[in-house]
Amino acid sequence: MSTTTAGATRREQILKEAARLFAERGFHGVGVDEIGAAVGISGPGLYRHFAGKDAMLAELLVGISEQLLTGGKRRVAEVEGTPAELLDSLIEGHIDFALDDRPLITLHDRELDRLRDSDRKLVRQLQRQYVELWVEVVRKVYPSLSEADARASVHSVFGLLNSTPHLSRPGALPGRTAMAGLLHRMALGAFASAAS
Amino acid sequence: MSTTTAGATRREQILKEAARLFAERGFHGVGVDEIGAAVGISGPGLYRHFAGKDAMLAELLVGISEQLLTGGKRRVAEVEGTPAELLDSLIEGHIDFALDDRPLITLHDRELDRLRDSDRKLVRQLQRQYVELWVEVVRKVYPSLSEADARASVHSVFGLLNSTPHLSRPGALPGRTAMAGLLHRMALGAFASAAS
DNA sequence: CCGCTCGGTTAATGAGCGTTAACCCATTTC
DNA sequence: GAAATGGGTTAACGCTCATTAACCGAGCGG
Repeated sequence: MSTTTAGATRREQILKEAARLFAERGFHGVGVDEIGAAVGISGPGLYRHFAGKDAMLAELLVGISEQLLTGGKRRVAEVEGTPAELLDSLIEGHIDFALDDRPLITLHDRELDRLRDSDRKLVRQLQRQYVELWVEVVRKVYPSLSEADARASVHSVFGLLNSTPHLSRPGALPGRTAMAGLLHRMALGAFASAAS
Repeated sequence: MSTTTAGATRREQILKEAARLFAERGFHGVGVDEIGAAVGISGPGLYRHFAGKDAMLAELLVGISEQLLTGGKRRVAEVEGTPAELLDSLIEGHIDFALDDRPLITLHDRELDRLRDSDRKLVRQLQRQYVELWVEVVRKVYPSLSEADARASVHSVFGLLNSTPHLSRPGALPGRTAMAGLLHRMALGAFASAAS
């Protein structure tokens, strides 16, 4: 048994491919046979690793939400400096995630409703905590912002940062680091202008 | 026959409800019986008005893209003033659309791949024209922006403006006019910061 | 009043797909 | 070296669901 050995266990491999496929064609749009084929096994072999198709989606969405939240919490705890620097750090973390895990980011706000009630509630709660974490920081940087405006602006900046997956065109856009810089600047500018 | 009479023909009624349902649960997630039920007829009665489920989605997506593009073109043609004022007008138009037709905006970037090849190509082309229209205006306002950066920033601002549908919470956010103002300011700020 | 078309209805069809059953081989464990 | 177990396989089941068939009543033009 090599389950706990190292990097890419079969389970993780499946999750990765499932994420990609779900993001490309939607949860209902991709069959279990396709997911199997993507990892070299076929069809029902997946059931040795997951209880069902729903379970894969659930694990993906819960995983993303947890990763985002713990990453944010870590930054809040570790960054010592002005609130503005903390906000910088949050933005940077979110951009890294959006650029490196596009499929997951896409899933994150597209397929939430396909979850069982309990899972959906869990994911929603994690998402809400993540938003609130940002809201607090934003309000420290821009005290003039009302709570409602701060929350709305955070959602909007998420929309901005998460927009990268939609850019599928090959050459016509900046490279990874340039893109990260651009997104960072735009997010900061958006927050600054939100507090008119 | 009252097809060309006035406002809410049965066809339009169906399209409206279909848009809502597709946005809520995804194209594959909603059955044809549900759509029928939403307008008071049941199941296959829809086939007196549409060739099939796909045709409804196609008509919706093509309609949105056309509406956005022609609205943008109209503004470009009508607005006389500085490029900055034109950009203001484009932003305002897009915000109105995002706030008033949430389901359509959601569909617009979620369900594109479920279309027949020809329809998808058409929608993509319309979307591209709309983006290019913005890119030109943005570059006039901020000549320092490279074409690639301008395009990326336009996509990102679309992400920002289209983020409203995700805000389903009832009380915790600003009212319609306040929200419009906030989004407008943020979009402008984002563009300004994109041109560092 | 006949007949056509418009907009419905319910029942049947047929494909796709998630899931389960039954079976199998390789590797490890005692 | 037998037995258990992990990770596959293919075939079958059953349900959902888009689409089609067959039928029907209401207006309306002639």
